[in-house]
Amino acid sequence: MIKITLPDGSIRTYDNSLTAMDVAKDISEGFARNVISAKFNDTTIETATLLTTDGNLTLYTWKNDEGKKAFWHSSAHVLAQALEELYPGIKLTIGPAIENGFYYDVDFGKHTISENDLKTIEDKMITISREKHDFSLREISKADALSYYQEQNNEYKVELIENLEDGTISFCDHATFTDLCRGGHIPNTGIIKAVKLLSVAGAYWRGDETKTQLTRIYGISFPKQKELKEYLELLEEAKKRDHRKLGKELEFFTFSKKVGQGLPLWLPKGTALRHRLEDFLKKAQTTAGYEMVISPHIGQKELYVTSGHYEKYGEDSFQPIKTPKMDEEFLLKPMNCPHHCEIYNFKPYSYKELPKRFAEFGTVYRYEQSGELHGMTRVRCFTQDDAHIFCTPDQLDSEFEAVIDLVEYVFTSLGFENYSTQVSLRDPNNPSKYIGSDENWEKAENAILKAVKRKGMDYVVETGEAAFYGPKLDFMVKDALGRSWQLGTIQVDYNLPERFDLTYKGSDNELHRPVMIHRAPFGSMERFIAILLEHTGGNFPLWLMPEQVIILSISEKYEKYAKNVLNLLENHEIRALIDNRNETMGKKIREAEMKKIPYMIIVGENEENENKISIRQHGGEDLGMLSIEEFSIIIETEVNRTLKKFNV
RNA sequence: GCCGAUGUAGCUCAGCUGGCUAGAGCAGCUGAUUUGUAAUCAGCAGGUCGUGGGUUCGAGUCCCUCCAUCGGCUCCA
Repeated sequence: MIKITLPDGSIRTYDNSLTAMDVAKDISEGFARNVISAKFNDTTIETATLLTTDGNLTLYTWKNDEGKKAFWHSSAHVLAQALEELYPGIKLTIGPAIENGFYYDVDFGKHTISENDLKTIEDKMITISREKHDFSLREISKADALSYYQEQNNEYKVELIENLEDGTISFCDHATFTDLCRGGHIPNTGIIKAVKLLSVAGAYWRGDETKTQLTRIYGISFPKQKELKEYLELLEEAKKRDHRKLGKELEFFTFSKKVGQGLPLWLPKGTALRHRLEDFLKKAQTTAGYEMVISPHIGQKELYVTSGHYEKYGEDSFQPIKTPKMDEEFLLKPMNCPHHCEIYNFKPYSYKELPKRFAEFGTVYRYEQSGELHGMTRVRCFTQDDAHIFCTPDQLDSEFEAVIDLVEYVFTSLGFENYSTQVSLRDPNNPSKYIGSDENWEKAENAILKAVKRKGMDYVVETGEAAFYGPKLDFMVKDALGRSWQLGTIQVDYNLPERFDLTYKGSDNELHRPVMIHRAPFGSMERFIAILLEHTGGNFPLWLMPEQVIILSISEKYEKYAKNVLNLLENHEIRALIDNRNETMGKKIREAEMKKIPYMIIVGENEENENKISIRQHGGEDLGMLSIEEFSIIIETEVNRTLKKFNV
């Protein structure tokens, strides 16, 4: 007799052992048809796994994340089988499910796979799926598993198995295909009705640049053809929000081969938007007690030797600038912190004067590898909304929390609600990546963990993601295609104050070392605006729009009245422009719509006679005829709705 | 940097297996039209087909180099 407890707390008892699928059928035949995966006592199992003891059983369908995972993981097996059949002699490595779909990394040997081959592979996968092969998991001894793959000369699987413990190893079979696998499959291949292989890419074995580069094939699959179609349409929609496309269309920024790759050129409209964002932050920072500073774009090599940047990144950076004077070398600044440390060093401080908060929209230059450049989200020249807070150890906690408040204010003002926070700690196994003593690192890491806990924040911890001088709290936002980007960052640093010998006089009349907080709520203007573009699709909050209103005159006869309206709007601090071209109203509206201007004002005979304006909102809504005063209240209300004041 | 793909007018794209002076729409210019809520009409102009080499009687089309871009990997101060 065994007792199975279901997630709703209900208990079912059975006389004999039975499979997860049997339990599903016992609940309802209809439900069982949709069950594709299961978990028993927190272990993922197959639906065909025999349950022999009492325990908690959760059954999953396609609608659950766990179900999708099993579905895509199983699809990866089908992909592998298709590849083996089409390209005999290849070596399979790993093929997991990912957030959207799955991939398989394969050593194709002498074969070269390109995107043109994907269709053939897809067709093969569909054939295999239609044959409805059952997935069946079996345990295998380490020795047998090793000899199986040694016979195939598959050093990758051998390496994987060598790192597994005997007794925990299993193979999964379906049709004639066998793969090393820890389990978590759907019942059979027939459930996979729709497959799309999305791309082929290079990927290093075990993510290590020094190891063999394998070919990775990405794909996605669905239980219904319709769902695949919808997914592909979603991808198309997302591409329309790509900041590279919108940035070009809205004339925000561009790149030039002549200027150099990764070096953005800001066009007038993009610059206007950026300045507005900068002013927004400056205002909040003034409230929060920051002082603006300015530092040069280059610094002597010695400066970066002191900071440790030269040692860690000098080789891979833009190479030093030489001067006529021998032995003199300058570097383009990769960060603002060394300069700000020297600003702090300008004069001695009493503990009573701390914290000092130095802020600068500081442009930095980093020689990113060419293959990593990506629109405005990854460039070689960018401007950080940087600031460094120098405080006493006692002030660290409250200063850190104040910065969290500022970052949250920035994010909510711009409509980012779905950001995630990540605590980035150092990798203890790779100490050469970092500078500073263990003791300082521990202090800094604890300070961050304490702050996020006290703030009750939802966060994940990532080891090995810290900056070389200190741990970070990062604010991550996804782009249109679901790729995660780090925007805001707050970092605690005990190391640079030591390297620059920063001090303050304490109440005990002794010199003490301040603690430093690095922070950038936007992260960088380039990346922030790129992600903002993708989130809003170019429809920014009204307060941020470079052009809020466009006045469309019915014909050239109303030019004078249009200019009148423009002047009145300017008196209300509304940013407007006039379209007085000899074009039809339909065309003017179409173009204003494509430029995503929030409000269109139409002026013609009726408006001039009544001294009013007709308003059309972006998207098509007609607000009718209003007076300028009535309209300006609408604008003001909308601006105030999204742009709140920052309160300390 | 590595793997794969792409590169034709300011923009979006045609140009089949190599074969006459490389096409279209939009944008631009000129003219007509003076217009009421997502493209008025006509004409004109605009390209050493990313770069440099090669194969060929002949290259936008085939091959190689380099550059840039895209999807990943690695990296990310």
